[in-house]
Amino acid sequence: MAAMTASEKPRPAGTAGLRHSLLGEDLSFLLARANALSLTAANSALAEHGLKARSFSVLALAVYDTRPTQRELAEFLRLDPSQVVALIDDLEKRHLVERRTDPADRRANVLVATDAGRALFARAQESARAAEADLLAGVTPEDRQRLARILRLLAFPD
Amino acid sequence: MAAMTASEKPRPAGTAGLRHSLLGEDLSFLLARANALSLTAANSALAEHGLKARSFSVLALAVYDTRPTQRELAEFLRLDPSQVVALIDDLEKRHLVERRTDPADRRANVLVATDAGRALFARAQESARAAEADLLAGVTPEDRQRLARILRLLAFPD
DNA sequence: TATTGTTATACTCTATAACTATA
DNA sequence: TATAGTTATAGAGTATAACAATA
Repeated sequence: MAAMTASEKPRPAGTAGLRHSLLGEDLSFLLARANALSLTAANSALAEHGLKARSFSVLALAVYDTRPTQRELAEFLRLDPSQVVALIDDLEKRHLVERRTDPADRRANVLVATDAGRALFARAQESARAAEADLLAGVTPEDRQRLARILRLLAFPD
Repeated sequence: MAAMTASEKPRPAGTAGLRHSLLGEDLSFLLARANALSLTAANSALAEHGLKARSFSVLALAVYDTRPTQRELAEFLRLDPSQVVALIDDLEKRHLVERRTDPADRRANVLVATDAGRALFARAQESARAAEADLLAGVTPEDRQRLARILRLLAFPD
């Protein structure tokens, strides 16, 4: 450890100082960092079920009764349609979901969950909920509701 | 368009139905979708300055006076130290930042912005602000403050 | 002609391990 | 012995264009 001379201004140690920098006030950055932490926690919680946030989301939409087409999944999850193919391929190989051709438009595949898919989803959802609860430990119930409401405005701006 | 028989339940068209599914209520998903939109908007706004959200963040922290080490940058931005190397390499080649070896610890590099870096940052920040304002168009000033406060709890949970 | 799903491909991003110089 | 930065590399994620089947 070198001695500090008068000409060397002391540097604030650690990342605590950065938190009060320009970026620490920036909404986009806070959003990105909060999301990164949330995603990491979710992926690690879902790993024991052989899922990630992506495949969990697809499974969730299959379990729900709207029977989305792959195109709708892609738009909703903000993925390219070609990525949805790979995600569904994996889930279908594991017999968690099935592709059914939409009788109203035979070009389109409608996604439905199998019983095994519903069962796995129920278990995975518990893990995801626990991880989310952990992430939200420092946030009051009122603030959680506020956060959800405001994020919905950002996520669906129409 | 095939005629619909009685046995075929009508499928809600479009993604509007998905919004009220299990996922549409999920905070992690809303966070991910809001962040995806924010990131896309930021990257496209910063492109004219030759920056992306990542390099803009690094530049912002260099401009700010805390003179962070690369290690601190990596931790704060949740990047691997090896990724920070590449980001700084690019900015340094463009003479926007400089690496200075920390006199207190000659292993560490401290990042400082050049005058050109500060000038570019000021311009880029304007573009970023405009993009963020656009994203937040539907959110009241009170809700923006609430959002920032709550996101800070999630982003820095200590 | 336009759209859905698919395939192929390239590009970026991310994660890991090893190396060097300093501590 | 441990840490900061660097390099190399492989894996995951992303974006784009072209194709077959259907509208």
